[in-house]
Amino acid sequence: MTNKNSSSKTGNNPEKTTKEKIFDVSLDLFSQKGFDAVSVREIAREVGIRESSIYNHYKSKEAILDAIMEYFMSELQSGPPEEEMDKLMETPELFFEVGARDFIEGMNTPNTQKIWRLISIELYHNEKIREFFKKELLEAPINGWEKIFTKMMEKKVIKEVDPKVLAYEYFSFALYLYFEYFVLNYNESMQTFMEVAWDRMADHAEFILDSIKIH
Amino acid sequence: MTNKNSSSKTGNNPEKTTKEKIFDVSLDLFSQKGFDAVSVREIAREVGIRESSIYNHYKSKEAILDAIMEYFMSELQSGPPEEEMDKLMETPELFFEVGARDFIEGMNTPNTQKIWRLISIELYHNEKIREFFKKELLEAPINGWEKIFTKMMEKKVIKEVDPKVLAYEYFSFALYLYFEYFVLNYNESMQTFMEVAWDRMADHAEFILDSIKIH
DNA sequence: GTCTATAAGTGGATAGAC
DNA sequence: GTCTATCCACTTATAGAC
Repeated sequence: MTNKNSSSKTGNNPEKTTKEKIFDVSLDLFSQKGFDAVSVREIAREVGIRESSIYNHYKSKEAILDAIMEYFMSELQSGPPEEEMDKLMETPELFFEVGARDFIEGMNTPNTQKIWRLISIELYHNEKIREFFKKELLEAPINGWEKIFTKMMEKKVIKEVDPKVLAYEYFSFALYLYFEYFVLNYNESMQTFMEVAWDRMADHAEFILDSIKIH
Repeated sequence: MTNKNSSSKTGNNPEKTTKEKIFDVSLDLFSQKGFDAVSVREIAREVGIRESSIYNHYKSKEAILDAIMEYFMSELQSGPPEEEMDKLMETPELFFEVGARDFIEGMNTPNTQKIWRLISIELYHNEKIREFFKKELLEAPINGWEKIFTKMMEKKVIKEVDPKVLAYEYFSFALYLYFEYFVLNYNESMQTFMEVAWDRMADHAEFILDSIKIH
């Protein structure tokens, strides 16, 4: 399954095809104003062609959104491999750092940043996107962290608390940062999500760690 | 400043004026689908009048939204008075309980629930609503909690940590719950926000408390 | 692969009769 | 205060010439 939009990932390809241009321009506009608020006219104008030409590359406006979401899902990285995880768990400090880095870097390429913003807008009207968000970006990480904390307790590197509660304590803050950046402050600052989130996540991890580490 | 929509607060007034009907129907539809996705035609149909009659009561569609937001702001409760706060601070457990109750109950009347949902949708397109949210519903509570935690530290009822970090640790979870309920799960469960949030906030408060109380 | 022209529908809003 | 009738801008999408 080769993705014809893969070159748009870099964003600095000087010879983009029209289809790639449509993809990039649409992502740009959708992530700013939401899917409904962008017209095919507007996309065409920005690309430099007529509306009707759009339909030579995508069969409908919705198909552009589908292509964007497909691209996003194919880019979603999974975390580090099992064996490495087991070693990391011995020292929770390191583990938090790796976890935070994974979380933040997954949101840090220009295109994925835009798609994160787009997702947060479409959560309200688009059931497919909402279900995807809930399953892949909320439940999966929460369950993952619950398992991690359970193992840490078995290894006696952290105190015994409810691992589910602990998973929410840790991960809900990340969701809050996501919300604050992509919804409330999007485009207001030139800083990337990475620069903003790193220090805050570090403070948060330190707080959690102080409360669960075995002294 | 008498609010002509105040009777709509109860929702069980059998003799609603047309203006009140328009207000209630609009709030219903806006909170489900967002402002842009609802047409004046649709509001009129639901109310049982023609489109043009709407303009006899509100000068534009936007004016209905303004009326809703005005109503919401007038309903926003401030917390308990200063003197009571000072006493409560002596026992952090109680304080968290009161804080959580205030937060949850402020979101628990039928109309305010709908407006909370509406706000979360309009955050993306409506700058006025976004600024209101950031200032009144994010920064103000965070600053409030920072002051509270600072005082608690002065009274030596909790450990010394960065009060700003602690304020975010406590309050960001509430924001996360808000997001989960009003954005991700709205209308999927018959439970009210109160029923859902109460236990989760209790677990959260207990976790925070365990980590900052002086043993 | 892009264009012009156009279909067929929906949007917010107004004029004026009753 | 509600109605009918209408305006006009804008929407997605298609047909067919080049």
